[in-house]
Amino acid sequence: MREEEANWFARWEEELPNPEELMPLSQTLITPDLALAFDIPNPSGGGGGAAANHNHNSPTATQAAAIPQVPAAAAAAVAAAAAAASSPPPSQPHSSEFDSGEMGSGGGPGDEPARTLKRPRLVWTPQLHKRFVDAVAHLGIKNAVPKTIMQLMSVDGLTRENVASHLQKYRLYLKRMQGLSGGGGGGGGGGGGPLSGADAATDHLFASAPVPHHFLHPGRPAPAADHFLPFVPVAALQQHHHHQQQMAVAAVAAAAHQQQQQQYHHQRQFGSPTGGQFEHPFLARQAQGVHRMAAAAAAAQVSGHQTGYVEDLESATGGGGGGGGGRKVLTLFPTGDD
DNA sequence: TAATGAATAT
DNA sequence: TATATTCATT
Repeated sequence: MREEEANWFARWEEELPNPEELMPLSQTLITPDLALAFDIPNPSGGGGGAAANHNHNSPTATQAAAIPQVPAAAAAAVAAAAAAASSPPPSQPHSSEFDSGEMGSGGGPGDEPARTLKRPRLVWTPQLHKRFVDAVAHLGIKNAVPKTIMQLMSVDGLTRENVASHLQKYRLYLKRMQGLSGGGGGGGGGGGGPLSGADAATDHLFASAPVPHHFLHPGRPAPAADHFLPFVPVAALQQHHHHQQQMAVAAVAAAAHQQQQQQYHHQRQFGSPTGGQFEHPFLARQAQGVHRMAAAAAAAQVSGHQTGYVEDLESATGGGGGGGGGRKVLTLFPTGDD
């Protein structure tokens, strides 16, 4: 049972579809609705192709605590520049251009700092974390490395570093859990001692996503995904409905944003705190990743038509703490409506 | 080289 | 505190 996972994983890579098929992912990420929700005046343009996460700024630290004001155009420009400078995959149909409407001249700081602009901090909403956990669960702790996780999540705009950072924290969380339940630690390691303080906040976030039991019980074969979702990265799905699912992080964040507002008046996921203009939450990026995806899995998914990640994302809100829930307030994309 | 994981910075 | 960024290994 569980061991099959190994095989599955082995085949996984080979079964992956051509990058071309996944390409559509890097198109526009924000739907009109979302744009409206965020007060984004000019959602068009966004896309951009693979944006490199390379942010090479001067070594001299240009990081002034925070640069809240980031014109969307600037962000797009950054993406373009980065992509061009780095290595633009020619195979991809860059349909969307980076040239958004307003560019530097407008009055704002927009000018050229575009190159040095930094994307807003990613906010790990329960929805995002859920995807993260799912990805890790399906990969297995052993194989769960930032790059792979990122690819599986298929969240546009998510960078490897975003995932790495979160993964680091998640691992600590798991370790803590183990320590708590396992009790003794045995020897070991010295590891981080059991922080009595724990973090309510942290626990909350992680609590929103069920931690696979095998995570805490190393040594036991993972249940694999045989009984759960065949794993259909959004990228794969997009082949069929290419449109509303692109939102990715932005969408998730947006949705979460609204919902959270009702429940926990959270801060905005992205956007300018100053209340000024909203910039693009993300630049497309995943283009370079995800080679071939599990076509078979996709097929299965389609047939099963109910296993998607997406669903999880949609319903994630529900229950609040424990889980459950079933109300889909978010709508990444209509499942079965089309 | 590029990616990872841990440490560190903001 | 949460996330980003840097750094040493691999």
